[in-house]
Amino acid sequence: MEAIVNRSSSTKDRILGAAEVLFAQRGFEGASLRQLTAAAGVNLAAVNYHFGSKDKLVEQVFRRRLDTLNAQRLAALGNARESGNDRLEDVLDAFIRPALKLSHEDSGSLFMRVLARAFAEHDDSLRQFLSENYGHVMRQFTAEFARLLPHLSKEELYWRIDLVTGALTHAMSGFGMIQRKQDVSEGVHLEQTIQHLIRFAVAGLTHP
Amino acid sequence: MEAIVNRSSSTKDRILGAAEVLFAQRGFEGASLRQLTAAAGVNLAAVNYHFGSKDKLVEQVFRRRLDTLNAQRLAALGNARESGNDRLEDVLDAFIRPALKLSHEDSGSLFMRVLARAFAEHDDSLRQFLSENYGHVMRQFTAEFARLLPHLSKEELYWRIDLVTGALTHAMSGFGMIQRKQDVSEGVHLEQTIQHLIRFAVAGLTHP
DNA sequence: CGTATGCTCAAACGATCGTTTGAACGCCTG
DNA sequence: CAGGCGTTCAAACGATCGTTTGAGCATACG
Repeated sequence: MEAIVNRSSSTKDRILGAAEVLFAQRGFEGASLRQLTAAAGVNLAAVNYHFGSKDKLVEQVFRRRLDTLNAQRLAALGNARESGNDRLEDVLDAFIRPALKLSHEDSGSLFMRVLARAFAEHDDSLRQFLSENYGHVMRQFTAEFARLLPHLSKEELYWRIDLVTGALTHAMSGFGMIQRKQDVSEGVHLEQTIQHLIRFAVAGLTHP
Repeated sequence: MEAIVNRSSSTKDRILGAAEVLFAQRGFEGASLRQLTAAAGVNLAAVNYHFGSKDKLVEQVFRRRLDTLNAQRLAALGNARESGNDRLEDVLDAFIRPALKLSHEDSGSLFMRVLARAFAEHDDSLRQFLSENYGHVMRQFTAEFARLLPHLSKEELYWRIDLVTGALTHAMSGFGMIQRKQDVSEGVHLEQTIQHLIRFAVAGLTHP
């Protein structure tokens, strides 16, 4: 396998980059450390030296992206509340925009695939890791939705959030037929996509 | 590993049943033939004898459920068109009801997890198999949606179908927090869930 | 200069993977 | 009863997995 990452970056970063690509393509079990280290252009033993084990590497792949992603989400939610722009659209924007911006970066879309895989694989230790480290973000947004949709029962609200989450996960990981249009700039396309998802989510959350 | 299936059924059926369970729990690569045959209470070599290979077994696991599921979907769609009940709600009912009925059967919900995994794993041969064998169903429903939502551009329509599909896949595979209520009968719960999903899908597809 | 320290390397470890093999089994048919 | 056939069985195959090892290398510090 050919090296696919920048030779000038550090060994740790090259491993993380190659891991993100291969985990997205072949899954956590499907991507072997031999494929991974070959793609990163490092020695096989480097993963266990720098990360301890393959499982720890998986966690670091998530941490590298999710730490900043969820910090941005909470910051955007805080800004919305402070400035009084805390309609449903604004809360959804705070949730969706950071994720979509990431997925439009160089290899960010691959990470979204990795994240979708983590949903599909009901691996308990991985779910526990995600819940422990980032569960408070989802809880905070859920509380905000409950405040903005007071007429919905708790059960009804969970239903709708669950469906919206599924739609966003599915869309952002690029499963479907949606392709980026050729004749618009990156910034315009990103903004159009965000408005698309927000309008869809609003419709799903607010319908009678 | 303990046997988890009815000892009285045939070897082939016992393998298919155990495969569905283990593929849902551990994924296609994560479930080994040794775990699988042990759970089915059959010899290790039985899989290769009856199915040829592990990949062929995966295909048969899909076939056993999807053949009848998609036949029911097309039949329901045909009935709706004949009887004139072909509003958006009716088309969605034809699509959703057979899947939800399956997911409420004994081990049908496990199959829905398997199906969601197939979405997440971007395995080309598996996607090709599903597209070749069941792509015409999705195409027929898409055409029906296009007829009922003529004001939407093709791009817009695909967007919305994609989001709705993601929501349904996510919900039916039981990823989220949704649990069945204890105090209602099975039939009532099924009907409530169907109406839930249909209303959500209608809102997402028709919003301005 | 001598020697720690951090890192990389080839090689090997035991375990587990999907698959194949050839003998043994149960059962029906002639 | 004899023989063919479909099926099951324990055992082994080579390949690949994650991980460990110990030597070798470079750089920094006394």
